[in-house]
Amino acid sequence: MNLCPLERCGFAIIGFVKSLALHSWDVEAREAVEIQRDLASRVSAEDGFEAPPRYVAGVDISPPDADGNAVAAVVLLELPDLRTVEVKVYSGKPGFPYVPGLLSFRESPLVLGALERLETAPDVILVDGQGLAHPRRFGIACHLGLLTDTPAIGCAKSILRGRPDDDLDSDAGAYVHLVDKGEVVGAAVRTRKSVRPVYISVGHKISLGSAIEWTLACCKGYRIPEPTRLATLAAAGRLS
DNA sequence: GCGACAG
DNA sequence: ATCTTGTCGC
Repeated sequence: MNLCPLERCGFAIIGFVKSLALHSWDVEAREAVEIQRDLASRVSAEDGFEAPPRYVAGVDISPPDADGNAVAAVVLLELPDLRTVEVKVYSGKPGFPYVPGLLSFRESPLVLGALERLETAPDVILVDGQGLAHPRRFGIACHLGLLTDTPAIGCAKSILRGRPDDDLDSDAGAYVHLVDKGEVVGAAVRTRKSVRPVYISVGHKISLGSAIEWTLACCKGYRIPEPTRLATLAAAGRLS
């Protein structure tokens, strides 16, 4: 009955979770875990696009204010110059508490609300959180990538799961693998000299190597890549 | 049982 | 995520 707003700007939503995802995940933590286990097998870690992406969307959400309202923001940048093309926000009350490992059930409804306001479909989405570097290999970047059927990269500021493979060189662009239970689940990536690394992992329809490459291509002198950095500012109302 | 724990 | 100054190193 209702048209999926995401379809208007080129997204394809997986039907069986569409109504849940666009509103609130009215589920218990136990069900959420089962949903993750079920959806994890659908994630692709292979490059699903033709060479250099043009439009990169960064998404982030503000902490809830005193009334419990949070703001999700999406900033669309054009590579290679990182020119800002669109800034969209969507606010509401998160319908799920923050639980480590279940972040997407809290944040994805608001983020999707912001994404559906884009007029241009992104070639890749950069997400503030984990992708495969997650206990069930299904972090929020996988979740958003799968629901929008768009390549997605997890770019977290700290580790949820796994440990770095080795010592990390202090130069910009250096990276080491992030390993969990003997499996490479992501990478610690130095986005600028002598700052703490960010933790990159596959969200959907992209390889780890490409995820690292395009993340670095999105960096402009800050630790946090421009798409998510600007999305954080936009969600806080400090961009435009 | 204990520790670890994206935002 | 938030609360928080100055200080040290690149």
